[in-house]
Amino acid sequence: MSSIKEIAKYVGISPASVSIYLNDKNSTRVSAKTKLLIDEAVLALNYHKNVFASSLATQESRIIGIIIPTMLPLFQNDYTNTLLSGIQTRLSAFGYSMLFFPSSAKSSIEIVKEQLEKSAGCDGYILFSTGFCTMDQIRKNITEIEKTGRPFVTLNIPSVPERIHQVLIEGLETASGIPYLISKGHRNIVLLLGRRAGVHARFLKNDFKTRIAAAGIKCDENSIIYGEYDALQAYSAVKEVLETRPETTAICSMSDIMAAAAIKAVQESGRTVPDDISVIGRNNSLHAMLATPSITTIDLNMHQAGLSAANLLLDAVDGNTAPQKIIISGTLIERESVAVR
Amino acid sequence: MSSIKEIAKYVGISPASVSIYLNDKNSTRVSAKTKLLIDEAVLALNYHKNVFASSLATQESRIIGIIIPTMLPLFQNDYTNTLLSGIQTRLSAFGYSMLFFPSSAKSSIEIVKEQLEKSAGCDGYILFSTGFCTMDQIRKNITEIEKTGRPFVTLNIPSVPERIHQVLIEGLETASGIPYLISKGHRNIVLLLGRRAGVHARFLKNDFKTRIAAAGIKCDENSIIYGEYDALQAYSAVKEVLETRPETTAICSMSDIMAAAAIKAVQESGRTVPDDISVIGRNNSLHAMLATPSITTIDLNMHQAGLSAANLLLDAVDGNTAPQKIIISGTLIERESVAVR
DNA sequence: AAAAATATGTTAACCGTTTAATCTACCTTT
DNA sequence: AAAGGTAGATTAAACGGTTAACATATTTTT
Repeated sequence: MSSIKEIAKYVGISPASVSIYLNDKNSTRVSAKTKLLIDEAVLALNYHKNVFASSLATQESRIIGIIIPTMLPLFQNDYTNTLLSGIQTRLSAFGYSMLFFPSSAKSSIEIVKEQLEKSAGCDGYILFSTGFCTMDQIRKNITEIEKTGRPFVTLNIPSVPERIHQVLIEGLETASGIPYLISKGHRNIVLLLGRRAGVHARFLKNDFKTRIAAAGIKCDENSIIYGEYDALQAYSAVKEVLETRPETTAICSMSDIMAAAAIKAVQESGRTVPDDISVIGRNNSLHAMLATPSITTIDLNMHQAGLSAANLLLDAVDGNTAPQKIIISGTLIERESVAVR
Repeated sequence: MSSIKEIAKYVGISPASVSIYLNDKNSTRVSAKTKLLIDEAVLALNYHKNVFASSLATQESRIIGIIIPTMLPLFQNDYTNTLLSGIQTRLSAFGYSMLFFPSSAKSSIEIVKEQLEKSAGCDGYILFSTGFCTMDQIRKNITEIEKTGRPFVTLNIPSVPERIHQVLIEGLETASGIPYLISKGHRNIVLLLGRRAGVHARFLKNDFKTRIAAAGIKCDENSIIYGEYDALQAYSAVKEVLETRPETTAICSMSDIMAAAAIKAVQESGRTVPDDISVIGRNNSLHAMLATPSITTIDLNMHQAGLSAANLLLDAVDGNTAPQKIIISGTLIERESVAVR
């Protein structure tokens, strides 16, 4: 826990010289002899630079704040983890750290406010969307984050003003297996959504209805069920719908985990996937690959989205203020869980 | 981006008063009227506290540095994510942020060094073990982190000096399904390990050999295979071993993902799980629950380990210097992937 | 009415690092 | 030998927030 001053005293020079050398080993403003002495002192005194003091002085921290408005524990969600992984890969490559803030608040707006309160000093932010945010809350969150005056990027948040740097999964609101299932001849599809309140739920529901109607299929409200992006809850929901709607031929799930749970439920009801019931997932996570049968799914390319978000933010931090919107497309991965009707 | 000084000027008082009020809303050193004025100014000027300046002044940051010596992208590994989730839950509850550092280095020691260089100022650290660290490297990493003079906790690192705060999974080095498989009558077991070089690999191998020998079974080197904790690589390794050792009756995998991949491989070779070949996993991740058949596994209680690590560290940050060693036990979860022989 | 207590503020130093502005000694050039 | 460069250092003022010590006005106590 030594400081630059102690190094300076140890060597017998001014703190300025130490700082100059440590920040630029090739500086011509420090003699070769002094450089050696500083190196020695650094080792002898266990010197580690205090990032915070440094950030304060330079007005840049090389730290990016990650804002995830959820009350759930972090690092438990496949989507989010994949995004984070992409973000971290890129940020790390450019020498940036990632900071995750605590929060005890109970609503998405409160969480964002609380987190931002502790965050001034970060070079930029990445704002996630979660199934807990309504469109209205998201707007407020964005206002809040804009007030910091720091650059930021929104991730997968639909209908955000064009002036804001953003990364979107192409039609995330509507990227589902519905068109694919219809094209395979399915007429009796159940839509397995995540959270009722999520920003995307409404879009997905409307899209579902529109497409179903366009295909000349009647749609009843019972064909939309919710699994909270959770295996157990999805399992129960599917078990139930299999009883109430035995005519169902396909389940379109909004996550692979829920799709895997759906397959379990179908199999336990004595039916087979895909012969009796087809199942399609989303995200192309490991679950889709490893399930039996393996799951046909839509790869949302979340890792790429994370990379792009980090790129965008780094650009913005470098002063590039022109708003950019990056759109990542999904890719259909055909496997074994969907049969033709 | 306003500062406390601007708030002070706006209200017409000294910065000290602003700071005092903002840090203690109930302070008696600021009048009710002034409090209101400050609140107003904070809103009007979009004030957000600069954590770094604050950390510098108070000599505590409420930030915990997370050190993960790996070259792989973060947030892609089931074990690590579960641990992180536990850590985050507890840290967040106590108002602590988590900081992840970048690194471009190519060895575990270099990574740790690089990360610590940017980290002075954190209140404490949690040091992970990864399959990339040899025991020797870990020792050096610990020396390095001890030099910071800050409290830290090691997670799942075997054979660490007693003086160091640590959380261990009980016999992580040996917590495998081997005893269970033997007790179920299996005599021809294949051990599916992760990384060759990992700290735990040697322990697991020795433990395997000892137990096999104790059970009076002959052991050949070919019965140990490696899957790099990766689905695809585990799949190939299992495919191969099924051909070279057709007498195999059970596969003991060190992760659920590799177990799920093993099941795929077994099924595709025309055999069934568990009737022809039993498979046991480790970690009790979602994969184990959702696989068909569902996978018997050992729950390592990683989430609890994360919680405990955070607790331990927070204690240490509070000045509790008595070294503690917390040991978390694994729990066997019996499901459908193991049959009696 | 004087003394003591309380309420409300302010001052100024400090946290560790950076950096523009200077300074000094020595070396080149002409 | 004067003028100009350069190498190698230093000084001192930030950065934004905190806090011990001090100050003043107002109220309460005796």
